[in-house]
Amino acid sequence: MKIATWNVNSIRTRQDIVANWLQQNNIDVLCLQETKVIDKDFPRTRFEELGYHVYISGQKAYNGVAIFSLTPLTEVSAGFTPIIGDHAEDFDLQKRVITGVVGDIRLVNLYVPNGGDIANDKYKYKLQWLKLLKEYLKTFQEKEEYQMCVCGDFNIALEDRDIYNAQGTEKHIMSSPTEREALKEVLSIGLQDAFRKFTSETGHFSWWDYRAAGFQRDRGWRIDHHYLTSELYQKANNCWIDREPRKLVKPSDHAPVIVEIA
Amino acid sequence: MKIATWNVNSIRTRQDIVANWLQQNNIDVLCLQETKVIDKDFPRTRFEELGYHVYISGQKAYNGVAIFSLTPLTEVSAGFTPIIGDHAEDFDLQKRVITGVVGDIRLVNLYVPNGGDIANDKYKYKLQWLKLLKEYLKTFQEKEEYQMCVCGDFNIALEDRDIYNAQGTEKHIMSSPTEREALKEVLSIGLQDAFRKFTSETGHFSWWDYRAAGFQRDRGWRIDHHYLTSELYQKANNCWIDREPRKLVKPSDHAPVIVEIA
DNA sequence: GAACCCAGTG
DNA sequence: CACTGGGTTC
Repeated sequence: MKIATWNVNSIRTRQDIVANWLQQNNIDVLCLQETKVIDKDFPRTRFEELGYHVYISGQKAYNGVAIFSLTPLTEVSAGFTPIIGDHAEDFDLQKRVITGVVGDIRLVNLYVPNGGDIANDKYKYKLQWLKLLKEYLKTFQEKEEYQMCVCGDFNIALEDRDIYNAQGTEKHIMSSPTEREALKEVLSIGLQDAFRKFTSETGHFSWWDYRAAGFQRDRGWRIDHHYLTSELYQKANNCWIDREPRKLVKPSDHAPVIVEIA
Repeated sequence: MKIATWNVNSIRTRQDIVANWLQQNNIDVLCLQETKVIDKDFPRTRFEELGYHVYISGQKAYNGVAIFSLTPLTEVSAGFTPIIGDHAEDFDLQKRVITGVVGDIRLVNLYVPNGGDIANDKYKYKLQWLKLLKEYLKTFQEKEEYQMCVCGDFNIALEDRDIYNAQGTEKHIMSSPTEREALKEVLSIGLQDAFRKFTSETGHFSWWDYRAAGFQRDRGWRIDHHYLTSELYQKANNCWIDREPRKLVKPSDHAPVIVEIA
């Protein structure tokens, strides 16, 4: 079973690229971020025609997440609130979380806030959001028996080997110590990085800035992840980044990442 | 000698279409309107590489005119003011006029104001502008011996046969009686419509609205013209509209019009 | 319907 | 650099 995650930076702009990619790769589940569209305008039939069940939680212009799955999902919900209650309401104004169950896997698809820069109010928002995320995931663990696959665009490179150049990481958004700690705190509930089960060296990235020819010069960051609970981590066969769609004309700035489960 | 006029609705968006068209047609002079770009950002080298001398008068976002010529132009100027003086200054804030001399022809390239609708202040502006245009053209006639070719997007269909459907022309911008009279007043200095020397019937248009499938249904207007002084009018061999570029993807809403002079 | 600008986000 | 939406023009 192949579960992919891909920040598409607008599903309407990228629908040809995504549809072609799905037809060329045997993907069971695709988790999308930054769909940037309200639900009524999501090009859902385009993907249903390819055999996928489509689950979406979008808003206008920003954020937005979706899951495409060949088999129907159960226990689908969007946002923190349905799981942890009303104190998360403010954070659900931005559509960044969608979840459902496939087989014995609780799939959680995330678009973690970027944070702007570390002197920004948005950075505080990111840290608070990660706190809620931990509460959210723990709630699932307490009330369910499913293994978990928590994937998406985390906007965090956990280690220096996840960045093309480790200079200045301390002050840089996506690599500063406080956000790295906040993410480790989330992972402490028992989640492991599927990609690092198979590949230890640097030079593997999932995002390259549009600016300054970032992709051509391979100035990338690995910020899109699959974090798995232990049983699922054991079953993972492979995990890789597909750079091909990043080479096309008008690409997303992110490449899809795929994990294969036995 | 072939002189073409073409409202390209942004030269930056249309540069491939225009360059290909120039390579496939032996055009000596091309008059462009709605270039929509300030002079420093005009893609001038693209057309110089095709052998053209490039003369431009542009502004940001709106209007803008240009002339491409295989032979250099002389006595080039932009706007009314250099010819008729400071009282036209306000009208030169919008870049709608450029002129130069090729051989024995004074070429005048115009982008006449659209006017919005007939109850609009912009309609008054259009009428005042046409008054200045007459003064401008007469000034050339008084101080020069050149024949004149006055061409461009006039935003006026002079007769009902120039419109796909003559219903409601009286109240419609581009065909209302007052603006038609204002244009006839300009032509009264001795200018004749090159296109009508060769073609009398209706069904020949140079502009089709992007909306409501205007081109597919051939709901067009003939608003792009070459007006010639009598000697030049005698020498005109042919005048036609090339609809081909209007069929391409992402076309201008106007088609080029070409006059051939013996 | 399709250009443009501008502001906001990444 | 590239997305979105909102305003404006034709």
